[in-house]
Amino acid sequence: MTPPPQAATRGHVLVVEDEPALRLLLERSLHQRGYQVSVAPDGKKALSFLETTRPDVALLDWMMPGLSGLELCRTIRQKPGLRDLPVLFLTARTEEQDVIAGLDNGADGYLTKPCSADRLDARLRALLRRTRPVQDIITFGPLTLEPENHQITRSGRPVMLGPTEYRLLELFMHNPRRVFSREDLLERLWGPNVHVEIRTIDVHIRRLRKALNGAGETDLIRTVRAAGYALDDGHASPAAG
Amino acid sequence: MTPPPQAATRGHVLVVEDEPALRLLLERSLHQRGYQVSVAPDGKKALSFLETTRPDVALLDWMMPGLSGLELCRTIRQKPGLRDLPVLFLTARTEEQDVIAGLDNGADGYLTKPCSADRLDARLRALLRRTRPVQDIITFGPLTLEPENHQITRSGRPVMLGPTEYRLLELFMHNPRRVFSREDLLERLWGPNVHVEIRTIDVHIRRLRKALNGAGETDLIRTVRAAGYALDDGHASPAAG
DNA sequence: ACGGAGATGTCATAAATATTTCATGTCCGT
DNA sequence: ACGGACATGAAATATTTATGACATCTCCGT
Repeated sequence: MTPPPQAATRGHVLVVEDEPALRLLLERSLHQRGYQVSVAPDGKKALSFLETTRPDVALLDWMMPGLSGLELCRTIRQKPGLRDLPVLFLTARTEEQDVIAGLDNGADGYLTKPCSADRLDARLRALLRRTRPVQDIITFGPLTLEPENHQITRSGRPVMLGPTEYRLLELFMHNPRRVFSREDLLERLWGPNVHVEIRTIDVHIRRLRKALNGAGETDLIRTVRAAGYALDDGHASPAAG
Repeated sequence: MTPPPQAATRGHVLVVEDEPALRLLLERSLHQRGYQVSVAPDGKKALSFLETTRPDVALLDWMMPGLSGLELCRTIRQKPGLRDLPVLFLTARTEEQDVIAGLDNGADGYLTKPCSADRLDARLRALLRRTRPVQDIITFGPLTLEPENHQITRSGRPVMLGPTEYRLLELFMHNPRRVFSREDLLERLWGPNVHVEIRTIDVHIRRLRKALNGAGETDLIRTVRAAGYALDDGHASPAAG
């Protein structure tokens, strides 16, 4: 049998789309399929988002009020740090002609809407496979996380995680020792307005622990009562009475 | 007369809410969690407040008599000096659809009410993370408190505390040497309307001491007879008032 | 369309820890 | 020595977490 088909997080997509309904649809659809999704209603918001965050790919609506997709793309191509960000356009079929111009301006491809989630997914996958930047391998104690392969190892042994647990660990490893409240985790893993029972976090933490801690190994997840959880190596013995 | 009880504020929040009960609830809840809170009953008042003061984030009710939250937000976005003020909406679940439009008008997010204080807190924290620096490590004598990691050490050794003792020490470390009466402590750790035996404080102080003071170490908690307790290094003169 | 595999979100329940209250013993200042 | 204020240990409660089992759902190959 072949090792891990690992259907984990597949990349961070920024969706820039002015029409609320479609935006929501795209967000849901992509999130459903395991992408981390950020959305912006217009080019301006998108740019300010890109100031602080670097997604793996941007999905731009072609026609937008204000800064159009084309302009946004051009702007992106001018920013030194963003030059390599893959850009995919969403266009109406009638605009297909114009898009040729878009490709000249640095886009990496386009899709005509409406388009199936499958098609979009396939396109993104292809794009990400080709252009996803090489990210540094993160380590913490015996843990190693290779963003590129979505591969995690503990003391050399591969660790299999589901998508959610992967993102959880990823967040932890980017912020070692930091305590995240359950609310924080909900916010950062599920998004701002997703309603999920707060205790569901416990379950994912348990799954993460189970996968991470082999027999006899120390628990790398620290429970901070009344506060949350953190990735931590040395647990001291309790001193309280 | 009474010196201002002061711990480091986590940020300045402007709450704009027309319903008095909810407004008060929000104000208390946020204040309790360490935010500096300003309130306004309507959009007009809010704007005039913003003429002179610049909070870190605005929390707007969606439906309000007079200037609605949406209009207020739009107005804010038009004022040069306020353009960057993060705006968060409070909406009823039934209004959720409309809010998508709100996001197009410059909001940074929304919360559906009723929503737990925890959730609100998490949301605010996420917003403020962008504009406010990470919390600093506090030290006092041999003590170190890292809010980020929920970690306390004395002379390098980790100190394990329960939730209440942690908050107690946190308060003390924000106000070194200051004497807190038991009533003060009850008010600030338990909240305004909680009935707990006043002597319970003693028990928590004892546990804090026990955890803090290893064998042979000096007691860092000073008992001020008939007055309360304070965090204090052992060398302070016993001269009392 | 059908069935299996993998993921997720929820619960109910067991386990672990914390918090409060008490009953008593100590210490302090007068 | 006395009265009031503190310190302490232990028991009774209350809260918070950890777990195992499920019911759904989505994805995929047939």
